[in-house]
Amino acid sequence: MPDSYRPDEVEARWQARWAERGTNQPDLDHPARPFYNLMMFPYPSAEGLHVGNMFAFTGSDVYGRFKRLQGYDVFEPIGYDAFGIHSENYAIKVGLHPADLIPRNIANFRRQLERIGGMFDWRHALSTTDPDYYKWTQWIFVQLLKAGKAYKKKAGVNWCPTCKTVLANEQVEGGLCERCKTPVEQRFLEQWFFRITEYADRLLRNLDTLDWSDTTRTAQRNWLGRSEGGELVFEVPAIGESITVFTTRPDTVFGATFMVLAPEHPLVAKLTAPEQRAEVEAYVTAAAGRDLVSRKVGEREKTGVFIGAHAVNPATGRPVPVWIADYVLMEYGTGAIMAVPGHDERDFEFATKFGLDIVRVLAGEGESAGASLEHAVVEADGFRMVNSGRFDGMPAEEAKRAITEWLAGQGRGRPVVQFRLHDWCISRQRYWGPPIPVIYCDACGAVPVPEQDLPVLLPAIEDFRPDDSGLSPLARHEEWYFAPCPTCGKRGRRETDVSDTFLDSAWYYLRYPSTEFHDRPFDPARTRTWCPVTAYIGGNEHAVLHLLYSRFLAMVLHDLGHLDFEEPFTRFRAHGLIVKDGAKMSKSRGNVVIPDDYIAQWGADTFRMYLMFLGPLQEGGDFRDAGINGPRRFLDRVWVLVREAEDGGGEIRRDLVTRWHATKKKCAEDIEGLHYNTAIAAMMELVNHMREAGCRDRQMVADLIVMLAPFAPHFSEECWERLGHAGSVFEARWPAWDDALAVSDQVELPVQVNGKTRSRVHVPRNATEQAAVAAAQADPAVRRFTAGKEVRKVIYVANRLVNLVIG
RNA sequence: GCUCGGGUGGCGAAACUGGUAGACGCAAGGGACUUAAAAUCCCUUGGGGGGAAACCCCUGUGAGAGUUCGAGCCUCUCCCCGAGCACCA
Repeated sequence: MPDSYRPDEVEARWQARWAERGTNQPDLDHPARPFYNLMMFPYPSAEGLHVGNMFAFTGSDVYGRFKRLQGYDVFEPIGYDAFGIHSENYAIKVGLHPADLIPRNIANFRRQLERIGGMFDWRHALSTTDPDYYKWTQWIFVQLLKAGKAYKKKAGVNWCPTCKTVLANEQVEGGLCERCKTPVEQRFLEQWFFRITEYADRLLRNLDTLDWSDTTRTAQRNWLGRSEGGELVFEVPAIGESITVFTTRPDTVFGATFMVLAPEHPLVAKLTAPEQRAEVEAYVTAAAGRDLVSRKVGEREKTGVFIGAHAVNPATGRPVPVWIADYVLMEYGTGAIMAVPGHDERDFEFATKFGLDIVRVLAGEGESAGASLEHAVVEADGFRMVNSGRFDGMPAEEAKRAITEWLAGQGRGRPVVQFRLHDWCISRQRYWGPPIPVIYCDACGAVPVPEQDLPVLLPAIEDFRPDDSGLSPLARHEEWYFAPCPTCGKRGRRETDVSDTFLDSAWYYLRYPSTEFHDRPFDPARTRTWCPVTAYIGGNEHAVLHLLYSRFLAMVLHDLGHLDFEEPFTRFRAHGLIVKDGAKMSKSRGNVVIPDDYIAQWGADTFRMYLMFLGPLQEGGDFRDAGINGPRRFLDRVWVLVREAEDGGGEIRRDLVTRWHATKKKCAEDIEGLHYNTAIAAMMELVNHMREAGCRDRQMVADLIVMLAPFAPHFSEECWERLGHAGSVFEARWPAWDDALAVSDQVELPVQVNGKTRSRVHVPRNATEQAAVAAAQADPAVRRFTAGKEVRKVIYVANRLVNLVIG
């Protein structure tokens, strides 16, 4: 009977055994060494998991299995991020109800996730659409509302006319809806916000303490956008008002020759002179009609209108004209700027177009105060003050503080730190999400739904399509819409908006360990045992929003006494993106590769190894199936090796012992650093050498199987059993290595002459310089180059090289 | 424009703190086995040149300069690709 490796049989057998034996179910209450291995949960699309998802999940799963082999109790849960516009739009497109569609997709996802052999604890699977889950999403909203961290305000918001909903600023990409690419418009709606800006400083500071990829931390830092500067006050004596501006360049205040307000600035109406009113109002109306976004993108031609008022520059005492222009944004700083055309590109452009004064107040080395400006000079470093009264000659960097202090002394300024971050708008005028648990009462105002009445169930309605009203479809259902006020019992109206999907995913890691508790969102003991998450792996596309919102929520829950930590993810690594033909996989591009056929043909283990062997996990790459037979051939060879090891034997040469120990060490280090491709390569090398040496040592083969187990779990289980072990290979421990045996006692030393390698000599490890150089100089190939020449210098790096410098 | 990555054989990629560039794998070519093919096994494979051969020489990590005994790696200038941000004062 031919004994060949049949992945379909092996994989089916072990998946059944894992389920039967509860192999992947750690003791959640009394783990000896808990390790929470988290991967970002997927949105269950209709197409199923594509190879990009498989790459990410396998990458995380390999790490979890490795930690388990190191003796940790690894909890590796999975779930579905199934609420949201994604699902709803798709349901509308195919004419189905999301409540019907989503369970189907989830079933398909689960089938795929089981097939790939993830070490998931299925007892704790969750979906954000489950009332037992979103009950607690609503509970979190209530906690924030009670704590004053949630508030409602009417705000100019981004409105997507196709999705018919509000988008967070973060969900607008280059003026287009990130989902459907429609140009975004501006609308004024009442929206719920979370006060994430109150935490900006803490979100920034804590970044330094986290074991995260630098790229991710940098992205968050940039998103938070901290800048130091000052608020300066410009009086408008004619009407007894003042305009406060934020600037990062107080050093240039002497060059502020005009001011610009955002068209929405509250002082515009009051400051506008009668003769300018018609023109100003026309401009304001036009700006309001244009969305927030086309103001930020597209043509950058500056527009603006003089409003007929003058303010006083607090530094020079001179009057400066006040303009409005849409390049000044109400949402950042104070919505007003002092314009310094000499030292700001935008102001320079504006001044040039409208013929406003341009004054130089900074001069570089050797530049005169009167030198004309061809363009704005925006640097400060290395520049000194000119045309700035008593500050002339002072370095600009120093003047930033000096001028702020000087103006502060007159009550006309103060140092200020600004963040780019805005409060988090969580309202969505859509159907497929958790209803925001608030009831409006004419007498009592906005009242949170009492906790014992949660969840506010999302009603099953057929007409869930959004319309242009700006109201959620739920508002059309009176039987749901009207509800008694929890405080006074009179008829009230429910909040009809649902919450942002990012709120669902901002706390899911807290729910996993506690899914069986129905009376609390997360059990305190379980949470203490398992949280914060030990290792988190996910996509860079969530490096900013999802991670930032999760961190914010953890901080709030910590401050409210619900958590004893404030950073949810101790270690985070971003995996790379798998692209196809250079483009991200997406249905619209038609380049989505579904892994099912590959798995059917090659087996899950081969496919896993292939994905992990493509390149470093953190880099991703272009998917092409060429080369998948490489890992398969490797597994076939190991299969044979295991069979032959039953007969045992073969001499273990000393060089093989070295390689054996070196491989155990290298694989452990590489896997820890997520360099899976080189870990696999090291195992391949070991196998090549064993075959070459005719070695079939049982212990060596057994060690190899354990090292292979994170990558090819079913295969390794089968081999482990064939080697005579009763239990799961995951009950084994990562094979120990001996550092002394992991290095050979002889080393090959390259010998260079004038930096060019001319020969190699073999010397004992850690040979003395004298011995190594003697060996090098005795080498005939070296002598050809050194003969008759004087060796002027000798470089010797132990176990590395000898370099002879000759004259 | 700004901020991060990245550019190494035909291809995916290795290369520790500056120390033998191309490990490992794919593909390709040659050979063994076979009636034949697949599979498997063995050999060759950055480019150029020399030698009967073991081997040897030159050259080579996007381009150019620099530091160094020595640079894929460090410094400067430039080009290209990818991602994110984008009138943020």
